[in-house]
Amino acid sequence: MAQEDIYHISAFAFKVYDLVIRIPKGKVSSYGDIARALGEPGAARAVGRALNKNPFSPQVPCHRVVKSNGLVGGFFDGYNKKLRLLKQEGVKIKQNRVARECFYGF
DNA sequence: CGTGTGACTCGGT
DNA sequence: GACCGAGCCACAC
Repeated sequence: MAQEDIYHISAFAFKVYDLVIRIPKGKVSSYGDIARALGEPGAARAVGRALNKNPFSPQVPCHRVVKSNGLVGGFFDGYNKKLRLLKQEGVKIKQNRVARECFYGF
């Protein structure tokens, strides 16, 4: 895709964004799940790194991506607010943790 | 071009 | 359940 070149991101990372924005409202996903959905079960780290770069900052709802165990990663401070937002969207939060039933299966 | 690090994950202890 | 080590991909040095 041409957009990758524009933003200097790998096709891999681009797929990550594409997948993340596809996560339905009220659902979340984990780095590993996204990596698996991309056909690279071991690329969870790359997925996280890609989101960290995140040239689409507000466009890509990175707050919908959490750890596999449901725990939220140690992101920047503002993430706590996003948890609140997720809860508002219908995602069940258990003390900084996302309910397993709210995970979106690709 | 080799090494180390990271918003990760898994399996074994 | 917690800790530890190995494996995975992308990137900075």
